[in-house]
Amino acid sequence: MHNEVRVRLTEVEAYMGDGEDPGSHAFRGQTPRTAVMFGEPGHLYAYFTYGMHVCVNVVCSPAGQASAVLLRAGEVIEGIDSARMRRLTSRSDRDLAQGPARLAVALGIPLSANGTDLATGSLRLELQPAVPTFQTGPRTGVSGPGGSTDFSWRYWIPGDPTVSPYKAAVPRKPVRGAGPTPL
DNA sequence: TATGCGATTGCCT
DNA sequence: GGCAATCGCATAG
Repeated sequence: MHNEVRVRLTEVEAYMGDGEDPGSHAFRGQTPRTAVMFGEPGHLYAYFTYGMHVCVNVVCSPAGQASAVLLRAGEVIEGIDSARMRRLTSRSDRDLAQGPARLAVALGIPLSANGTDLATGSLRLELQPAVPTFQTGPRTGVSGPGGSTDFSWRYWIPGDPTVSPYKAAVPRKPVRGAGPTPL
């Protein structure tokens, strides 16, 4: 079959647990939803948000400890036709996996993939030798202290077009979480 | 049991 | 560039 889609990850975010990371789903301890985060590493943590989007994480730390890496963006390097079919709303190829929910759609990862073992399932994570250069900064969409520079756990490849523009250029302070904001 | 909000996206102006 | 859509989960009562 040729509908396999591969992406080169260009943007990720790290999330810890154990009450040390205010921005993490696992901050307040284990719940039914975050159970996977406390499980075996190398498994997928997929969750549903905003009533319509799926985001994908990879569990990192050993069982009993919660941590995950959110896959935020990537460049489609194989199966781009399949990715286009899945992402009919995307206007350009660089939008195919630009953003966590888009990435999940482009890769065809459903919410039911939560808990999947990357070592045995049809989903794979391939480690490359090295990333030449990368930048770090505050995480996106995280309010409160967790979104501040105290937790600069977003990593991306500088200048890569698949990294969302406003996220790539963050010379300013975090917009949210700086006090009561009239919305 | 009830309520508020979120690790966002896409459409509208 | 700004905002509505949409619903499961976590927290409070």
